[in-house]
Amino acid sequence: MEMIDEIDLKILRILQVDAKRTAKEIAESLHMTASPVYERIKRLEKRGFIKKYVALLNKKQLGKHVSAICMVSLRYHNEGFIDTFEKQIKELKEVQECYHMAGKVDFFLKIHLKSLEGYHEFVRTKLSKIDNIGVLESYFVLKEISHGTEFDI
Amino acid sequence: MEMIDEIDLKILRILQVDAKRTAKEIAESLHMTASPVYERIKRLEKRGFIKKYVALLNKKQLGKHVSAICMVSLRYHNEGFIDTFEKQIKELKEVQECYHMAGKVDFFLKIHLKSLEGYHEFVRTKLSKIDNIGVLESYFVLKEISHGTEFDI
DNA sequence: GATGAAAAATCCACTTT
DNA sequence: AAAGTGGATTTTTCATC
Repeated sequence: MEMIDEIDLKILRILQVDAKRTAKEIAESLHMTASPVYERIKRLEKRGFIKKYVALLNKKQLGKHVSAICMVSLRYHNEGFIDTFEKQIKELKEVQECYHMAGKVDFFLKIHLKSLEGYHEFVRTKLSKIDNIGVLESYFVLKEISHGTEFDI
Repeated sequence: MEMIDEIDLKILRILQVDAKRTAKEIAESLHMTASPVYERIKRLEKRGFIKKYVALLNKKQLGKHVSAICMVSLRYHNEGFIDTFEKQIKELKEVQECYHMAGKVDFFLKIHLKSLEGYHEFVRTKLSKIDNIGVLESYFVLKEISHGTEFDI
């Protein structure tokens, strides 16, 4: 796989902030014409640098008033138990993100729900059904200081 | 502000997974024509349900091999100290996300860097310069089980 | 990387239901 | 009030230089 150059990086920096910018607009800000920029974008997509394009929604407006970060430690750590846990977590649509961590905590989960009561119900009826969970600690988001999807490239 | 209907929700569900779907394609899957779908999308943008469109990049391919979640507790919790901390954190481009939490930990940070050594440097030269930090605990991501941007709507 | 042209999508005014 | 029609404009896409 060949390397990426500074022009590609500039294109990526623009698109990860605003995917609606057209090849033509990007070309202008780079003092180029639309075609090479278009070809570069297609190449960046094909080579996997751009994974996908998504719309970011306003979660408050859509009724998700509570965000929580949940730290989970498993009781048993055999391969099978970890795989099972991962599969079960992926089924839960409330869990937007899940990371397997190094250290005394096994997993971090980011969860969005409509209310604290909804969170209670979620833990009661779904998380608690996953029976290999040893320790479960919930932290609630008071304020999102920053929550971008961009990387510093 | 008026309510959103089931058609709007369907449009949002599609766009938060794939923002490149055209109004025409979405219209087909909803058994409509392009115009009303187009108008609905514009309205959803205008009313703020859609915040923005972004390209999601492949961080590994772009050299971000280490992700960490950092738990920070402040030493002093006066209004001024918290505001200052928030401002200082926002300046750090390595910090992709930062949440002010309820509970014994004040902030969660999500940080991406190119290596463990880079993380060491980041903590040494940047985080440690923020002098109201009382406790700092770092957890490293071993595996991303799921890391979507979608909400369950 | 640029040019130019065909195909497709966006965008908007207008009509219909 | 919301969906359809049609058409001008812009963008995407691709062949060629």
